[in-house]
Amino acid sequence: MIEKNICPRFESALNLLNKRWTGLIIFQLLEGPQRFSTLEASIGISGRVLSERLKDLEKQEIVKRKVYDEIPVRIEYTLTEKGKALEPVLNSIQHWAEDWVEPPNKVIN
Amino acid sequence: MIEKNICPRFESALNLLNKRWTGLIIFQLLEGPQRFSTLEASIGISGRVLSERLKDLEKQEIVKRKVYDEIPVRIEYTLTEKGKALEPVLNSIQHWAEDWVEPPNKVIN
DNA sequence: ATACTTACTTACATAAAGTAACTAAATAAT
DNA sequence: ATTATTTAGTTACTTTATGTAAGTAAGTAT
Repeated sequence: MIEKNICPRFESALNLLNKRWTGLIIFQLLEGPQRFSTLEASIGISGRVLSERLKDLEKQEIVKRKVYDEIPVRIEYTLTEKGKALEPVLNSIQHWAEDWVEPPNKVIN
Repeated sequence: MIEKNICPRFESALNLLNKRWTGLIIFQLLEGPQRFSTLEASIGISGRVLSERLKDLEKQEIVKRKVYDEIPVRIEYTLTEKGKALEPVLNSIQHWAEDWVEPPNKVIN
């Protein structure tokens, strides 16, 4: 009989990226701190789900929520070290996409 | 006004991985061809969704379905070149997981 | 004849995501 | 002064995705 033999840490990492939007949120935040509404508009996610995801990412210590006590208050989301460490992952996805997505428009060599 | 400025190829690559199970299916297939029931058991996915995902991955030319005309017939799923090219992506996720998931059990240096 | 395996599919239930409207505090426009 | 707009969300409701369980067709094993 065959059973699960997948490393649970790897699985949990995959579960992160396989939630819709998470990859894009991290990708955007790699470019620097962003506000809620900027993220919402730039990745085309609904406020409802963005709010949900950010809370989730905060809980996992991938994203940090910073409140700037200005008037009006400004809230910015940034990546933690753990979050920034995902850059190579996103880069490798980007690299694969360049090589393999939409090959009809790509001339090889 | 802020608008979407994300590379559509990158987005489509992310959409691949952010469907539940896709990452695990590819990860398993990186170890070699597998049959339906083996995949089902080893990653703990339901037949319904596995069937759906495999069709999807076939359409995207990431997975190939091979029918061996034995008695009884044997069907194996393998990765195409495009699929195998995802290995570095899965590796980078694994690497990140080793460094950052469950740090309580990891002593740094 | 009955039970089991493989590679699925179908029907139905639950969970996740999308949509739209709403809130509260502040600012800007009429 | 009243109305509109922005920000950072929340709430209620709908649609889509996933899970669960049972069924199927062809073959094997007992």
